[in-house]
Amino acid sequence: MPDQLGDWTRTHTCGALRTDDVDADVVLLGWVHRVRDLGGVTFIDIRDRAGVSQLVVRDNDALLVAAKRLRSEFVIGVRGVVQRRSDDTVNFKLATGDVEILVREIRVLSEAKTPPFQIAEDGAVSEELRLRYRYLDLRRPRLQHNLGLRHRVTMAVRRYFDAHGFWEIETPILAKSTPEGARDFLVPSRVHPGEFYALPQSPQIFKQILMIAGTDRYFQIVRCFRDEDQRADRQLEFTQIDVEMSFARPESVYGLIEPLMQEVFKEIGRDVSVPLPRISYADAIAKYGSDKPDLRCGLEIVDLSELFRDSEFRVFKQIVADGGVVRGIVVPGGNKYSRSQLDVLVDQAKQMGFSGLIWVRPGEPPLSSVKALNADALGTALARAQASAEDLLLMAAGPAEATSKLLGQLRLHVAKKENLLRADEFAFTWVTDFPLLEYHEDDARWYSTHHPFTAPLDADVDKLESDPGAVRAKAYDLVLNGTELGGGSIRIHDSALQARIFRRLGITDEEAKMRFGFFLEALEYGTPPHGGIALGLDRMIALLAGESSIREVMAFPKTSNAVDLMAGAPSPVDARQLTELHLKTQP
RNA sequence: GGGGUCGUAGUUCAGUUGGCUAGAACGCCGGCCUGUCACGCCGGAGGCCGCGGGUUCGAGUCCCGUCGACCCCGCCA
Repeated sequence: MPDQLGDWTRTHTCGALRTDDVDADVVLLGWVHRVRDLGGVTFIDIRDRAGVSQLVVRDNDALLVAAKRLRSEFVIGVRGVVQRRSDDTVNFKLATGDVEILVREIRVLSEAKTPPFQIAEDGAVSEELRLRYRYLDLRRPRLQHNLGLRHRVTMAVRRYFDAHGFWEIETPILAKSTPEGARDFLVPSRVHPGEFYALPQSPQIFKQILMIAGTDRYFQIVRCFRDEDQRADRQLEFTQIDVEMSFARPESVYGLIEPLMQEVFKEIGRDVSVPLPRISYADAIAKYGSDKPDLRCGLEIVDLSELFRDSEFRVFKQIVADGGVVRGIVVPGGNKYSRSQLDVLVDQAKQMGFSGLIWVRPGEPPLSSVKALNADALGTALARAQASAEDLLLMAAGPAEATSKLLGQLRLHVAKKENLLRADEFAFTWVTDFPLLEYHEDDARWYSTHHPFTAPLDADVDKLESDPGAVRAKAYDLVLNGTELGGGSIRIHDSALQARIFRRLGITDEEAKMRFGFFLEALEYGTPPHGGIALGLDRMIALLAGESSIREVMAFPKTSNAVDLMAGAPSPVDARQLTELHLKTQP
């Protein structure tokens, strides 16, 4: 039978006491962190969210007996007197280490089973077990820190938008399914047999309607749902900082978000210098082989096609003649790689999808397999790539975008291997001018790169019908260390242009009316030009916390198999519930 | 849907070419100890080697299947 709290009120948290509090009568409430029983004296570390304090039990047989009962993770209350520690017993590792509490009374408020893993240490524990006992894992320093950081960042974001005239407005969780984009989570309607709500993939249409509604500046820290396979940086449900503003140009959004990043990074004591760099999508692909380039390392991709247009090396020559490219990256100091290391690298490249990877070490005769690459050609290539004698040149050939993307993967592989990506460095960039549309071979139609409400660049509108692939969008991503932190665009505010885009996407007028009719109608009632952005809060916190998975910054994440190991979701439901919802499951 | 890594005391791991009566550390339980703070010392308990088949005189170890966690590709307007 546990003791009751009675009339005790917590006077201090377990992280609060300092030398100023010496001689104070205090009541601390918290978890037993560790017990050190020395026989005639027992030390108990008591822990709460705020920290750890040392309790001393001595010169009191009844209390020493009571202390013997204590086990890790019991919840206790103690009343006692704060005393200064002698100089030789101060603990510099604790914020409260100058003092300790001489215990007068202990109350065991709650006993605890021996936990399946140690709470007092951040030691390695399988993630499966951590997720099953999430409430225990959340007690540990790592997640306590991450949740605290997340709270502080969230508050900083709210302060920032409030100060800039943005209203936080909630949008429906029970929304309408829009077949474009990610798979929807559906919620059956009890009242309307056979009909479904969808959980929002993002509040995109709602926030645009808020602009039409004259709200002018909106933000929301909002849960979004996408029924797709999980990754380290993707969960079924995740949180966006969703932003929309009227009368916005891309510059307005950059000018709003850059100082926000400064505010946010202040929370971990880091300066962000603005304006942030910008790179066009086309340049990002060409130079880094990615639309989310990691700019913490150079390793730029260089184009060597022209060198091989007339070379004697038939393979490259042919590829260039057919409109392909020869491109490469220089690995600084890579000349030190042994032959077997290079073989491994070539192997790994092939696993990435390279049909071939040619390496050139300065000062070395051409490989037998590429004998046709004479020393002259190699020298020119090395010079063009600005490779020094210590470096290594890696070359591949093929279609432009595919070759760059492969080299982009290889670039990251090499950068990790060479330790060029410092975890404490933060390299932001805007990626701009995304293509508005992309062609999908499998069903032979155009899809929106971003979403169908994205405005094309004014200069490219005329190409919508004649050369859709060349139309660039007023769309931008914010990229940090190779992670897409967020993306946004200026939206179409003209219903005629919006209809034209739908037509381009192969969506008939009837379909458009069925799916987005309310929105198209809204556009016709006086729509301000508007645009915005959505930032992935989980990814941002993970980067701030130095975590490689967003699960480490979410209180209750799901496994990569979409299961909540603690709560046991998803789970079967009563037949009655199904009947009520007019649902039948397949056997 | 595909590829990969992993699965052995409560936990983290070790366990040669198949020979195991399955080990270590931490944790847990008991004892001793009046200044510890990852307390120390002594003693003890604790294992369906994920699960199911197979090969073998013999399987933690080899093979097949299956389940689970994680990473990647596809997917994520």
